Amino acid sequence: MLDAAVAIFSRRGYHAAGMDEIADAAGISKPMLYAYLGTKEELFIACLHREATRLVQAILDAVRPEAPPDEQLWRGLRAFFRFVDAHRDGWSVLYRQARGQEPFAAEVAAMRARMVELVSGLLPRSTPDDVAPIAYALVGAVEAMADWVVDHPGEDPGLATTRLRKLLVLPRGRED
Amino acid sequence: MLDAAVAIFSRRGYHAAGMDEIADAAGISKPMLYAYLGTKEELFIACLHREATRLVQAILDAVRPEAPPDEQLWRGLRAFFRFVDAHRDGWSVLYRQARGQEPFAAEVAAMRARMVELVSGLLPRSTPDDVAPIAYALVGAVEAMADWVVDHPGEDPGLATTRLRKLLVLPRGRED
Amino acid sequence: MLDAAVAIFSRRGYHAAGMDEIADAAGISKPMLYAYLGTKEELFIACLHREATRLVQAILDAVRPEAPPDEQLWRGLRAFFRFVDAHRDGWSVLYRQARGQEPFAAEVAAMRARMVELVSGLLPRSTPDDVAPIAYALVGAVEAMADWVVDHPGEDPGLATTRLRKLLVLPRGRED
Amino acid sequence: MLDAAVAIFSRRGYHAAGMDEIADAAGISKPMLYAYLGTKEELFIACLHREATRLVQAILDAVRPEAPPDEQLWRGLRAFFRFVDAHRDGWSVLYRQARGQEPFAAEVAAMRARMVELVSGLLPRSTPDDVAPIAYALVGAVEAMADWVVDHPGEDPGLATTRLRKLLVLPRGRED
DNA sequence: TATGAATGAGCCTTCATTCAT
DNA sequence: GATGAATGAAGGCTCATTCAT
Repeated sequence: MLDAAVAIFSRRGYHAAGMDEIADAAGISKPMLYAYLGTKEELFIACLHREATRLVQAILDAVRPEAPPDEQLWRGLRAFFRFVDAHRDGWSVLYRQARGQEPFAAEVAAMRARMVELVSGLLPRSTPDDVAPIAYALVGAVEAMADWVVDHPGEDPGLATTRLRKLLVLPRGRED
Repeated sequence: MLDAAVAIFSRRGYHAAGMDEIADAAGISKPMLYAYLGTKEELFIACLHREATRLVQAILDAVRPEAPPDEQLWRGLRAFFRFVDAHRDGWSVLYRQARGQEPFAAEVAAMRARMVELVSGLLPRSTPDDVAPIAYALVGAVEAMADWVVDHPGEDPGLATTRLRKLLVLPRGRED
Repeated sequence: MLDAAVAIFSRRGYHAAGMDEIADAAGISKPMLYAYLGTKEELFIACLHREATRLVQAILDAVRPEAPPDEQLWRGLRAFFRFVDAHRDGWSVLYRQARGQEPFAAEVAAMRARMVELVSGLLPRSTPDDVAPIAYALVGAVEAMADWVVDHPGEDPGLATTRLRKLLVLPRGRED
Repeated sequence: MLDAAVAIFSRRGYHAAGMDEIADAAGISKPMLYAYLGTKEELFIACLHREATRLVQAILDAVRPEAPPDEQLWRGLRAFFRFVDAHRDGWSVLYRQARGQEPFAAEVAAMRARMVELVSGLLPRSTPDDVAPIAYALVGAVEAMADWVVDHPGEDPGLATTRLRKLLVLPRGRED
């Protein structure tokens, strides 16, 4: 049921999507949509929330806390790209949407904060005061790569990790 | 006239912004708005277009084609962040908005393509077939850093470049 | 079961009251409500009917047909005000509601007709052709006084009768 | 434009009346209705307000402050019934409607308060502490008579005054 | 030419009402 | 026999868009 909503939202955008459309796609009637998931805004947030949770969970499942930090990082990224590759609609598009729309920025920011925090812990500690913005930029690179994955279906999502590895200094240049 | 539109769009978001509002802010009447800039969608695209053009131009002006590639890159980035810092409304917010909204993705993609192309020419040529996605990810990191700049006014935008330098392998790892 | 309906209707008004709400308050499920009392409109009419019947009955019980007409009248009024005082929800509010709403005006009119008829028989017979409208106005005064009683709980409802006696010529001016 | 609204509201009741219907009847389009008169609730209140103001004005115009109190009263009543007779839709029905509907009770109460006050000043001062409820009941009788007038078109509205005179002790039984 | 005034079209939301269990 | 779950239908409201002045 959320699946249908995610599909429609991702295909048409938040505002262009109509509740009629979503209800139809979900195979239920509009009043049910409202009964189960509340207002359109709440529905969108629910979508966002589910996708974000799943994504974060997929990453957490992949990261081995006992491994060395950089391996954790690459494992996490691999999981990330794999997930995005498997949830085109779900993640990337919702994410792209929610980023700008005011009522949803908060939700996205929260999720990104979780990821930045996760990443921050894995970055070399050479420059403590810079960690936040640097991690932020790293997440940006990762997201862009995710967009690339989404826009190039059929390609092995594992490549994304390899390519990032080429771009980023972290794995080789550890200085901590 | 576009200035007013940009200001309103960035403050309220594409859908929340009303043509009344924009016409008022521009000091003209709605029919004129339509006469000069067409539909709301076209108006937004016009805004996007102008901001994108200005940004790219600012970068091109800063890059010295005769300088070594990596210096070109860092000069371009400095210009980029300086521009974004000076055009908060114009760039970041419009950009954040347009990214997801279907009718505008094309325009954003076009601009990003220009930047990717620009960057691609400056990246080390070690892996020709990977250049596009890697440049794409780099642009993503840059955009994220731009967001960070926009969200932290008062900070020196020059820091953004320094920080990116710390993140990216490019300056040191040149292998071409 | 009607009690719940009356309570809800009086508290929230006919349209604001939902069948869900009423069913909940009655401790049964909506389909039962429909099975027993039919449509919402019919339900409201049923409420109206019961309250009207009870009120008229209370009056009839109080009036002693063998007493002189004006004593009958005052006894009836006393009973009326006492009843209204004891059935705030039931009478006044339903009545106030039903008066304007088109589908219910008939029911209210019917009840009022019964009261007018009752009163007509007790009025001095000086002007036979005028009896109906005069009785009608008298009933109006009585109803207004009833509203006053309802809006001033805690006051002795007996006062209402005294006050009406001051307003109306009837007890003194009998000419039949 | 308010005329159309009054007509529709009186014919169909507040809730049954649709804005489409009213706009059609007014010969304009719905957005204009909203532009000029705001929300449906506000529209209804505007109707109420206008009718109430007109009615009170008609009464004030008829009352001669220099005349003796009881003559003032009868003059006011005559004007009242004449007005109601000429504004069937406008007054009686709106009044009947607004009385019960919660958001409008205030408006009606305000108008009635004005009338009660007006009447109170004209009642014999024999029982000062009772004046309010008694005046209230008197207004009720007057309103009922107004209903009768509305429900019997073609009859001379002057009769209403005569009949009230028969009912009420005031004109003859003055004791102040 | 520039605008005040007007509208068609559509969206979100809510209930009274009824099946299938 | 009783209900949880489902819906058709409609209503208020807004906004991009355009005539008539």
